[in-house]
Amino acid sequence: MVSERSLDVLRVIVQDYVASREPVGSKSIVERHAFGVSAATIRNDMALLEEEELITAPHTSSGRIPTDKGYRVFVDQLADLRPLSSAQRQAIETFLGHATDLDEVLVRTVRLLSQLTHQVALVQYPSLGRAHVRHVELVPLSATRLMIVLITDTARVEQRHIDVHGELDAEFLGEVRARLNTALSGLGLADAAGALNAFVSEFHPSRREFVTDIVESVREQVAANRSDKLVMAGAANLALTADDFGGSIFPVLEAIEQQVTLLKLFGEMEPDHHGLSTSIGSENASFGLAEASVLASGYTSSGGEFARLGVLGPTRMDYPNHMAAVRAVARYLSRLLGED
Amino acid sequence: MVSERSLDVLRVIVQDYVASREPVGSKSIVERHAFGVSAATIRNDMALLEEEELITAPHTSSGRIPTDKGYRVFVDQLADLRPLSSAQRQAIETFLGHATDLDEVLVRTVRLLSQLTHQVALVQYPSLGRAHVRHVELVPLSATRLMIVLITDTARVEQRHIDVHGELDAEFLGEVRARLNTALSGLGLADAAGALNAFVSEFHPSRREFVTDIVESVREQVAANRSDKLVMAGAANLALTADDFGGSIFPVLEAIEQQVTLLKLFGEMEPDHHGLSTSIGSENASFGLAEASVLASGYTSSGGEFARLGVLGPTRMDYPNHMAAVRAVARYLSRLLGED
DNA sequence: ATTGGCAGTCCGGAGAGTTGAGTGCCAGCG
DNA sequence: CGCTGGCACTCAACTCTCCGGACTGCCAAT
Repeated sequence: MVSERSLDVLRVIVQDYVASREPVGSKSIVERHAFGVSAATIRNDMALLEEEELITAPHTSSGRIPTDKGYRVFVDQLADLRPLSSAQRQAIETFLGHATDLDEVLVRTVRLLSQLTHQVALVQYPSLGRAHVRHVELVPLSATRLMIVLITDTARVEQRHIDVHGELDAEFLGEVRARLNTALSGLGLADAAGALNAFVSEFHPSRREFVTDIVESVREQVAANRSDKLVMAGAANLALTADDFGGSIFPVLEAIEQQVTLLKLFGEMEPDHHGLSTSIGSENASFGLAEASVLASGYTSSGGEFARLGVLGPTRMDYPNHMAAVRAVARYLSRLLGED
Repeated sequence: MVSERSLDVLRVIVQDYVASREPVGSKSIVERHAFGVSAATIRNDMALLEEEELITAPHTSSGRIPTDKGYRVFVDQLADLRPLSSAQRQAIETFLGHATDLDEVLVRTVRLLSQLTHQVALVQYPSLGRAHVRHVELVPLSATRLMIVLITDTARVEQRHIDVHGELDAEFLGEVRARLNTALSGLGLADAAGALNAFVSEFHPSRREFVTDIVESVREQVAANRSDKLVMAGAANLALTADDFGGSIFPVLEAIEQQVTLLKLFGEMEPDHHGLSTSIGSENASFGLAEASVLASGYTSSGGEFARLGVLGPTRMDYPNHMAAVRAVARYLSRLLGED
């Protein structure tokens, strides 16, 4: 059984170690914190914590550092999210205040978050969710090449290029465009996919191959989910905390660049009662990020679309502050995107 | 005066140093290369090269390494671009073979280039150049918010959001959309800007404020130049060559993330007779990249649009191979985008 | 349960000695 | 005049040792 005071000791070990980067000894604990007991007593508590594998000693007779399990207990039980400073709150306001479109909002958000935390910040694009088709445009690029643009009412534009069978005929293309818009305009994306099924048969059989090419591309765009895309900022911060990553930040940089790894990780994270998700150190081992932690929060945009944002950094990071920053930014972003 | 053989010595010093990461001594030169002279003679040549500041000794009595000036001479006079291996050529074909749209072509290109060179690869978006307006779409997002989408015939889609003065009126919006398309469709971007000037006055004065909002946004999009955007890949490679960057890759990562620095650098680079531009080490000092080199080549897309692509890496990089790779990829990309 | 004391452990830095790669110079040779 | 072999010299890097300091673990006393 771990006593109340032992957990207090764990808390200060995490705090001091995060702040100083150095193993924490019993003596420095009694010096810097008013525990009202002697160093020997602290040592007894530390022995308990070590037995529970919450802390460990890098070498015999040196201070202790938290284990991943220790960080986990700290985050779950001991960390009070510190409210942001007023300067930070103001930074959020001014940074996200005037934005022109979704792309820019997300870019600004991710920069803001990386500046607040000095870590790598990540924002996932919201899924298309309950968007409705607003307009479909067909643009011939050459004799056999066609660009198809799908515009929805939730400020998204999807584009795709295809090679069509046969020559492009401007007049007929105009007809297809008009009919396509009539058929799809205003439909939710799910309904649009259904409407496309019946669409091809409206045309003369000799034209069907051509129309099918187009419909298939539109169908893909309707089904495409932009939430498989991330915006990222603050990679340079990794260079500053390089020694926390076992020497090489290569795997981390690679994971960031691949995106797919992080998207999977985002997808598997379960939010706690604060709406925050945390994944610490070895919990990320299967993603090749055993020395990193990820803090994430969901956010919503108009239409109830849901996506995630968060920060990634070394296991030894300032959890209370960063969790507060992630939560605050997520809330602000939800408000900004919701009030459209 | 620097003799012929001295330059040969410089060449092998650069080659060996790049390959081994270690200062090159006179003895290892005669061992590994058939110079037909003794080590003492090589030493005399090295003394000459040192006088010309083409090589330097990290400490008294250790091998020599090239100076930035030495690399410059090597690149300008001594490097033969090695043709790519057939495997590499094939990689280009298969990698860029089937691409759906411009965004994806550029993403694939930059990944390809980073894999070929194991450096950071960069591709600049082509400027809008001689594109023509294809379609303008106005999409109401809320009572006072409007999305404006500009589609050109060169496979670009620009979007922007604005807050309009007053309430959105669907019918009137339709009228503006129709008239805008009539006025602009088919015009070159330069002409479109002119046509917009006369556009507002066609409307009833009470509507002008509203129309002006829209026109101003369209004007911005017409004027917007996408060539101020970069695609990037291979940042993880920096971690592998970290010690070539004086310990910290922070400034390099930051420059990559800021983009603007690199765009300025790209803009100032002058191509040599091969169409390749090189900027070596201290030549980049004003960009905070004094320990990095950039190799770039221009490429063109349909309509004669011009942009750059290249790689960024440590000063001590494999110039002949990387220059060949950059040139090959640039040529292939030009062909791919030109034949649309 | 807590404490002071004490012996033991181990890291890390300082200093000294050694090695080895490599240079600079010089006198001699073709 | 260029090239060569030889030789003395330099200096980084490595190893070894030593010592101080920061801790811990344990124990007997409170």
